[in-house]
Amino acid sequence: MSDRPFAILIAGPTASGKSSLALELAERHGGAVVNADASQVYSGLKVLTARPGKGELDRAPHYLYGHVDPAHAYSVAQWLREMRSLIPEIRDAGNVPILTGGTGLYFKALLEGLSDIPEPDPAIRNYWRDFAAQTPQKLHGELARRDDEGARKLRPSDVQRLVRALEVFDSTGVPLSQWQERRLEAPVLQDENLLKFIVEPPRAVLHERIERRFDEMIQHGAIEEVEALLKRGLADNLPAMKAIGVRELKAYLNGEIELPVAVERAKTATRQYAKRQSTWFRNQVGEGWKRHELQT
RNA sequence: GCCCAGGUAGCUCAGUUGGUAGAGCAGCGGACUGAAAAUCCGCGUGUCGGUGGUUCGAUUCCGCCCCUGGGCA
Repeated sequence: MSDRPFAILIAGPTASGKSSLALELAERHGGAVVNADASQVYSGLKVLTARPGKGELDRAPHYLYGHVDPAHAYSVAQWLREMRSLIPEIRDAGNVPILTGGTGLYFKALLEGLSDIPEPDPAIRNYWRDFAAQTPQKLHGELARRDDEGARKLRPSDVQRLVRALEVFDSTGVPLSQWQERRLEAPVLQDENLLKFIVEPPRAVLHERIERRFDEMIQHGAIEEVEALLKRGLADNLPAMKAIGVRELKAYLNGEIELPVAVERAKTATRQYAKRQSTWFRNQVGEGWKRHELQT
């Protein structure tokens, strides 16, 4: 047990089989599974985000799954803050943290740190979101007037990043591009003895698994899950409401499309998402990751 | 069996008055600092059903055949 790792990281596209590897390693090393997936934090999305079920929860301790209300917009900063205290906590209890998930940005922030940027003023944030909803084509000009250098790094069509840059500038008086040049926060994990795995089946296999898994989600209550979310009247632009499957099943429940169409669209969106994840893990994830071949 | 319509990219279809073809979707590649399951960018991947004929040249015109849908028997 002398080579027991400080922590284990498991990344990979959705439906790749990360969770089963995590459980296997948890049982072998005495580990606790920690969620590193942006959507799996939401309480209202158990089926649609393929959160671990009772069988899995019984095999090892799990953290940060379904602990956030869908009305709240979670963020990478919040996740990092939780990790900063949770990792020592798990280690103090004698367990190896096994961070498992598909959100590349979370792993990057964990290992490289995040700029220490103040939270934007909510009123300013709302102002720019409304502005973006009304006249998105004017965002780039507005940013260029305030932060020409920052504006040049963003495309006029990238509404989400333009809004972020504008709300930070108007809240702090400092361009986002300048905030990002200062990397004040230390990474949560840096030189520790880490085991880093990327799990990625061949694309065709992944597509089959995605197909099968979404059918199972429908059988296990995905539609009811979306119905429950809709009853709460949550805003469409909340992260939980933008999860794959929610949009599509909502359109079905509203009578806009037939169920088979909704299912097909959700599968397509999942495949496209998995491809984006693969691109990230191929090019952005940093050094020292091992490919882990799964036996199915 | 006869008549009509249609067979062009993985799918749905456009088009070429004869000079080997292009849209949408899918797919593939890429970017990524607090919404990241988000947001954004790039790329046609093709025996134009088959086979003969006419032609310098046929996916396009003509014959025959095959397949699909509809109609008549």
